[in-house]
Amino acid sequence: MVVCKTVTRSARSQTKADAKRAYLIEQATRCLAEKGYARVSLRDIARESGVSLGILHYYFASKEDLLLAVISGYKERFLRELEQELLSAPLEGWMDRLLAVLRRALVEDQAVHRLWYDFQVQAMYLPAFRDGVREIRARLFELIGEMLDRLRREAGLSPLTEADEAVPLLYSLIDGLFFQALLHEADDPEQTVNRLEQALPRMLALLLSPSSQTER
Amino acid sequence: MVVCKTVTRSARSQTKADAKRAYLIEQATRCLAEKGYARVSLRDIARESGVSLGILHYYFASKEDLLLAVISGYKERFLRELEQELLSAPLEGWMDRLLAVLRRALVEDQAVHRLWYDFQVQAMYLPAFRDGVREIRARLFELIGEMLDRLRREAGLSPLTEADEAVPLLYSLIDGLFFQALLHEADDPEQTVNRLEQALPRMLALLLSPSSQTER
DNA sequence: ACCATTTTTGGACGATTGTCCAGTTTTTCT
DNA sequence: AGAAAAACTGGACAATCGTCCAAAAATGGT
Repeated sequence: MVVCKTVTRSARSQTKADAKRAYLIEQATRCLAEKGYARVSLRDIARESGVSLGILHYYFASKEDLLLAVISGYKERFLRELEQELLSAPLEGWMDRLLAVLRRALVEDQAVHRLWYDFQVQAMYLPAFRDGVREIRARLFELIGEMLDRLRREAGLSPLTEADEAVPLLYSLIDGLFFQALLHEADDPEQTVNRLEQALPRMLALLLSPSSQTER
Repeated sequence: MVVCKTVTRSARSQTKADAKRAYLIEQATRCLAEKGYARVSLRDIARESGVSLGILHYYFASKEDLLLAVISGYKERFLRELEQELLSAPLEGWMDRLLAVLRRALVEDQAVHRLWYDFQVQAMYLPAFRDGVREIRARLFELIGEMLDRLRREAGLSPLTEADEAVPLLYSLIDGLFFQALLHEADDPEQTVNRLEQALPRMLALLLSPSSQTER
């Protein structure tokens, strides 16, 4: 009985604590997206969250801990949306859906994706950030790879791709255009979407062509 | 006479001061490349340069001033090398020379180029950094554009390109692969070079093909 | 040798940072 | 209601930051 009681209690408080944790992560993400990694402080986050400074250390062991949680939060949100829109959906009109997701990312979640590149750069310096960033990038790679497989299967081409470089190339192209849009064309995301709309089909035709396989 | 004397004196001291300025910029670049923008302090730079803290404020109005000078220094070095190797050289074997430059950048100047992406991200937050970063990127765009023109001219195709999207696409592809190499494959630059060696000719054939022009 | 200028020093300054904790309040269960 | 656990507060702390300055040292022209 004692066990059961303490379990239920700790379980309830756990869910409440998790909710608050999630709230703090959300607010921390807002602050980070606005000011950037180098210029955000725990006091900023606490003030913006309407809690005292000590709370942050009550829910997170350290500043680094909180930032790692922010990275994971970004991963969950963006990757889930992409996977649902591309993998768990019919192939019909996949390109339009992809462009819609990217457009929305550039318009509404611009600050968050700016933060994503900030995290990637920080991961080049801080080993603590490396794993989190690598995991997200790995899942983005997987997503592109599976999408390419679906397209190959539909086209009746080779069913499986082994060790060819289509995925990193596609990723670099999309990521590079995305980065550029955040840098120069923050107010004009349509230009980037147009570019992608124009370049992706050509790039795919190139990468799906059989010459890409016979090369090796 | 008086004018002449003061001129020569100020001119001499100017050159000496410029030399020391350049030295401090060089040392600051080393520190920044090692620790990153968010974690470097003026005391770090002063210690590493073997001078006292006040010196930095004697040669640079503020920390921001020094960092802007570091950005300009990067620009001068890397862009000059690229322009000399690509524009002021015969077309013969241009691809091999480009790959050699990129390989060396990934092997020897890895830390400096990591800093370059750090600066670009900071420019997303700090307006003061934006112009410096934009200027470098603009010159890189110009370089790619002029190189494309040379290739087009050699191929006997349309002599002039107007408002097509070849440049940003090429830039994004190269830049994205470069970024990825700095993130994941810091010890294996050959993989990135191989990818570029494989992708660039295809991409160029795609962008130089006449269908790219008839589109519009 | 002397003086004016430039260069350099070492430290003080106020502000800000992440971390931590002794208490207080609130919640939760018997 | 009362006790135990969780949640929260406000501030202290040592460290570090960019900035600034008075004074010493070095420099160079006359």
